[in-house]
This record gives sequence, C-alpha cells and structure tokens, in this order.
Amino acid sequence: MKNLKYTLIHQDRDARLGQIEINGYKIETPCFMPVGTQATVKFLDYRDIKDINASLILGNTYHLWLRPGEDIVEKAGGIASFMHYDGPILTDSGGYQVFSLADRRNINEDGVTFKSHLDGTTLFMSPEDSIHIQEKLGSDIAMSFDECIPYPSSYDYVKDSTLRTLRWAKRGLDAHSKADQALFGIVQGGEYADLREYCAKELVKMDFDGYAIGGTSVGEDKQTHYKMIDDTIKFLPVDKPRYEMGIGAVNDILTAIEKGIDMFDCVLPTRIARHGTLMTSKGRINIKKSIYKDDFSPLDEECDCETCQNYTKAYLNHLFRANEGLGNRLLSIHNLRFLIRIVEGARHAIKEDRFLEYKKDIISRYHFDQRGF
RNA sequence: GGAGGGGUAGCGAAGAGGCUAAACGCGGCUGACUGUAAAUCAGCUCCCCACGGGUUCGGCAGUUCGAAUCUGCCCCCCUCCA
Repeated sequence: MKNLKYTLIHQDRDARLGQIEINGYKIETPCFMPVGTQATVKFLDYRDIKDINASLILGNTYHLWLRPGEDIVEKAGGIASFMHYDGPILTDSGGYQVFSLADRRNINEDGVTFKSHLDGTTLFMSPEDSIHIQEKLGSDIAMSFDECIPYPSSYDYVKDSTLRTLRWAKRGLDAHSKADQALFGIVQGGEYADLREYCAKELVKMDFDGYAIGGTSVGEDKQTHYKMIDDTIKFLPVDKPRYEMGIGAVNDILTAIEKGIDMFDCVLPTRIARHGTLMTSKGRINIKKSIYKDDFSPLDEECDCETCQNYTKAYLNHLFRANEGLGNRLLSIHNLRFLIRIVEGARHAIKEDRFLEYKKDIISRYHFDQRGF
C-alpha cells in the first residue's frame, strides 16, 4: 500500500489529465488497459503489447488461481515476469466471475464457492484469499474482492450485496500486506443512487489507493449506465485514481473521461477482433463480409497500427475466411491500438482544454448501432 | 462384352412408402459480444406477392389413397473381370 501516487496534472471541466506512479512506472491517465485474463492478452505477445502503447494490462485472479495456480506464477517472479511483459499489471479480484459464472457459484458472508469451469471442482474464495492470491500473482495494483451485481436487481438484493462487498473490502484491506502492491476498492450499489453514495463514502473512509466503479455495463441502458457513474464519482477523492471497470465502447470511454474517470479496461476490442469485427474511425465493420474480398485498402486510413500500416482489408478478409490465427492477432492489435489512440488523443485534448470538441468530433464520425456501439 | 456399386439442395452426406422442403457437416449470409467458460454464440440458407402458397431428391413412364423411398425403360458416374 501507499506505493501508488496519483498526480492531477490538468483538468478540463471534469475530465482529468493525470499521472500514476507505481513501482517505478509512470502511467499517464486517462488510460485504456487491455485485458489479459490468463496472463496473456489473447493472441498478442509482449512486443505487440509494447507496440500498441498499452500502459497497463490486466490479469485475472480467478483464472490464474485455477490455472496454472498462484504458486507457479509466484515462482516465475509474478505475472509480468511470467509472461515476459515489461510493464505494470492490475489484477481483477475474481469479483467479475461472481457475476459471469453466476450459475456455478454460491455466495455467503465468508466468500464465494465456485464450481470450477475447467473440471467442476468445488473451490472456495474468500476476500482474504483473493488478496493473498493477488499478492502471489505480484500485480502492481490489486482489486478488492466484490460481487459484480447483475442488472436489473431489486433494491433489497443490491443493498445486501453492496453492504457485504463493503465488509469484504475491509477484510481484504486488513489482509493485504504487500508493500509494492496498491489496492483499489470497488464501488457497487447498482442503479440506486443512495447505495452508490453510501458505498463510495464508506470505501473512501477505508482509504484505498484508488477507487473503481464496478457493476456497470452489465446489461443496463446507456442512460442508467452514465447515471451510475454520476451517482458515484462525485463522492470519490480528487487525489486518487478512478477506474471504471469493464468499459470499451468508444462513446462509453469518451463519456467516462468526460465525467472524470482515469482508467478503464475491456475485453470488447479483443473479443470482437477475434470475431472478425474491427473498430474504425467511421464505426464498426465486420471484415468477413464479402465486400472486403477485393478491398485492398487499409482497415482504417487514420490508424498507425502495425496492421493498418502493412495489411489490407482483403488480406484480413481472407485470413478470417480461412480461419487463420494471424487474423485474430492483426485485428486484436488494431482494435486495441485504435482505442488506445483515442485515449491518447483525449489526453492531448484535455491538456489543451478542448476535450468536449474532441469527443464530439470522434463521435460524429463514428457510426454507432442502435445500442450505441 | 460381363459382374457389381451409385446418381439427394452450392458441395459432402443421411434418409429406403405417410411423422420429409428432406437430418448432419462444410460453404454462404445476417446479427450479438463491455472487470474473457467466448479464434465464441444465435438466426437464415429450393422458389414466391411468404403466420400462407408453389415446385423438388438424374430423366421419363408406372404401381399406390400417398413415392426421394417400389417397378420398367433410358442417361450418366465408379470399381472389378474380359
């Protein structure tokens, strides 16, 4: 704890340009963090991660606990060393798996019993376990063990769950002892403003190194999503980083930055890349469509990524039709670089007090679907 | 010339009298994906004026209330023997 320092460099309305210093790393914020659940950003190697200019990547406690096991990762010298990645790592606590693996787990006050998705083994994770596993995984930033609450959920359910998450946060904080690892608290509270407020205030009293907004983008509409940010962020301290977990749609990221969020992560760019969809400055396109069979233009004229510099839509179309793994890698590189570049642009715009114009410009050129992707 | 086997939707391949517009796979076309059980998943894929109708299973002619499925002839393909 206390190994993390956040400096607010400049503010443009609520949008923040800042810097996180941790374990010798300097991370400019806002920043987008690629997700590397099982100690790999799927299909990318350490050079690719460096090339897209990722400032931080995620690992996952639940997945690495199951395989290869935290002891192996510890022996390897931590996740970063294990995957030969030279940069900071943040680990999610397993709280998201309480949500995504809902049909194979049970929650009680002590923690969560999971039935392993790999072999069905019954396994128990307490908030203390999550912290101890993360200490062994050796991430630079650990997250509190929480329940990511589904939407919609009743007020009573959300209240009970959020209060339990708060108790878990305290238990995790007390269990945490690794000096070179920061620990963030996660605000839950669902769509209920009073619960968001209470949860945020209680976490702030505990004095974490940073605060995350959890339980968003779990199926709610945009209006509700953005209101959950508003209902939370006003209670978070200005001198600590704020992280909205699990967002990766272009307008979600820009909106979060506008509201004062500093960090976000998402599987969206890499997942849709593997499914043949790329994000471009004009919107999302599916590279598998036959119209790209003989389209020898780059994926995105404005992009500086390795893929756009060297390959054509026709080639990517062919790779996907032929089910060649290179297509997954090239599209993942592109989508990640695309989002990271948007966030880099946001940092410049904030510095020059023109963030809103920047956001408006990006959005106006991006064709969104009905749900706003 | 003789003996077998076979021709089913774009391709491969089930089906051997009604439950069949015809399984399944591939290919093709849509759509979904937000702290990764996801190189995944869902839908469509004979034609049309489409909660209904029209034509199909090499071709033609039959048997039957009813045929992709049974019979006859014809066409084509494969294997083996001369």
